[in-house]
Amino acid sequence: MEDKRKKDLGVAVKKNEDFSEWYVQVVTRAGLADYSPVKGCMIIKPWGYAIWEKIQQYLNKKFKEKGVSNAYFPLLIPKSILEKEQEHVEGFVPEVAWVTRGGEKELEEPLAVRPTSETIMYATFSKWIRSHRDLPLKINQWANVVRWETKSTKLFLRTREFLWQEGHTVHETKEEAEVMVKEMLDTYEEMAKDLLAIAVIKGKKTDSEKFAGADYTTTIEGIMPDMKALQMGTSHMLGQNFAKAYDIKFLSRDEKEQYAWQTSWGVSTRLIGALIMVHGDDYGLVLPPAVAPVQVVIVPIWFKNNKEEVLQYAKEIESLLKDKYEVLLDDRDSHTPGYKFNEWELKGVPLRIEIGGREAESKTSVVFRRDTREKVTVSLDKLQEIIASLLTDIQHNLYQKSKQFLENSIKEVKDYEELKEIISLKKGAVKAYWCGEEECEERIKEDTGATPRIIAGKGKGKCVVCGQDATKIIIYAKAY
RNA sequence: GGGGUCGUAGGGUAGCUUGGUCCAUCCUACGGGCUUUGGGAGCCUGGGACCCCGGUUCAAAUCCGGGCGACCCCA
Repeated sequence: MEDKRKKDLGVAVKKNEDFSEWYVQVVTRAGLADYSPVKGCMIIKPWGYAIWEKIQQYLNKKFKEKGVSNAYFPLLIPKSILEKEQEHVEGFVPEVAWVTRGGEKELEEPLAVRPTSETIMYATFSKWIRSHRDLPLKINQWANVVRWETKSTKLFLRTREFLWQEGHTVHETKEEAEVMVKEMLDTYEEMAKDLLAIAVIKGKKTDSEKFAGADYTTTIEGIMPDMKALQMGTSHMLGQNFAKAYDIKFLSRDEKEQYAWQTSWGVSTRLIGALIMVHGDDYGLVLPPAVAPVQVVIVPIWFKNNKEEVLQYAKEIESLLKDKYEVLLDDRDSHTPGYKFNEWELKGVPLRIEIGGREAESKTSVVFRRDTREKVTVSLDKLQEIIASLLTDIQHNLYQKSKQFLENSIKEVKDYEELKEIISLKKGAVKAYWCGEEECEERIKEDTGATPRIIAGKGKGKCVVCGQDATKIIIYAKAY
């Protein structure tokens, strides 16, 4: 039994026994991604990229609804442009990769490979914007960015190059920009729920964790099974910081020259890492139907004497479903049904329909659901209805499990000792009061490695570190 | 940033301590053929590897130095 798992198909370790190894195996064996010759740069394989495309489709629709247009800005940013906003520079320069030569010649001015595109975009926006009539400006781009990580890298979660979308908006007023920041964060939360079936915590970051150059940063974060937090999306209020550095000014309705208010927001291929960790099991990936590139796979099971008949019935079922769902009829003759079962389970396809002589005869089919691994026999006239309800149920079930896990893993603590114990024993993330002093944040980081993930709320209490009066409630966890 | 483990075919490994028996072991995957298909089929047959650079030596997968890469733990 066990040696089967050493083959290419299957995961050789259990999720709760060796989580890191399990993760690597799911990523590589389910065909999501692979290592490349350059440290920290990953190859996204078709199955992984198909998931990314589902995320793109979902978000593009949402962006359009909010009046956001896609555009594309260059990969390379002149040093002088990158370095205009002081805080931003300090935050990003330690991990910028530079192009210093073109062919045989040293460049006169080094070019940064974008770590994010605020600078190049805003240098351009300043030329586009003259009047309040040019506002709001809402631009998104799908792109790759490079951040030269020196720490260890991990497929999807921390890579030197990754794919993302970055939205950048410019507004007349502070209020309007703040609404935008909130709307985008809400959109990300919705996406996590409706598409990825992942429950997240949502809120503002502390100053020590905010985006370099922003007034403040909001975020959605998930708690992974190893109790580390994963930042899954951010939405930044940039205030007028960049507008001042890049000279984005406009004539307002009352004919005064003003600096514009800006936001930026993004999610990356990291989301795929979250999907894997949150839903995967000992058999491999488990995909929520909404984000699955294939929602229903049909596996025919034929013998020499009934191949035509079985295949014909399988095609009938395929045509019954393919208008509404992503359906794949796996009619490869090179693999046995058992092989296909295992392969599609590894890849996380939500539903499998098994069609053999028996089903063709009786006009039924066997439907297997990936999340619970249960099988039911369904008659042909009920099939569409059952498929619809199963897909809905799987999406719902996965989200509920994620929500339950999130709720259970956030622990309110009485004192600092308990905080240290929970973090060090990986029993959860910690919810506690904070006085607002960076010293206390720093102390937690030094003692436990945990950092403040979000400001979860307000109230009256005592700081878990120093015991002083505190009004902010923070969720602390180690982070990816 | 610090510490540890490791690198042999697409994947997993044996060999390394004590250099020669290794034009490198086995399983799996892959090509061809026959046959099979209700949970990873079988038989026959074929092709495929010592991370890179340098050193020691008559001789290096094995020893030494450097590099690159992966994984784990800690910060």
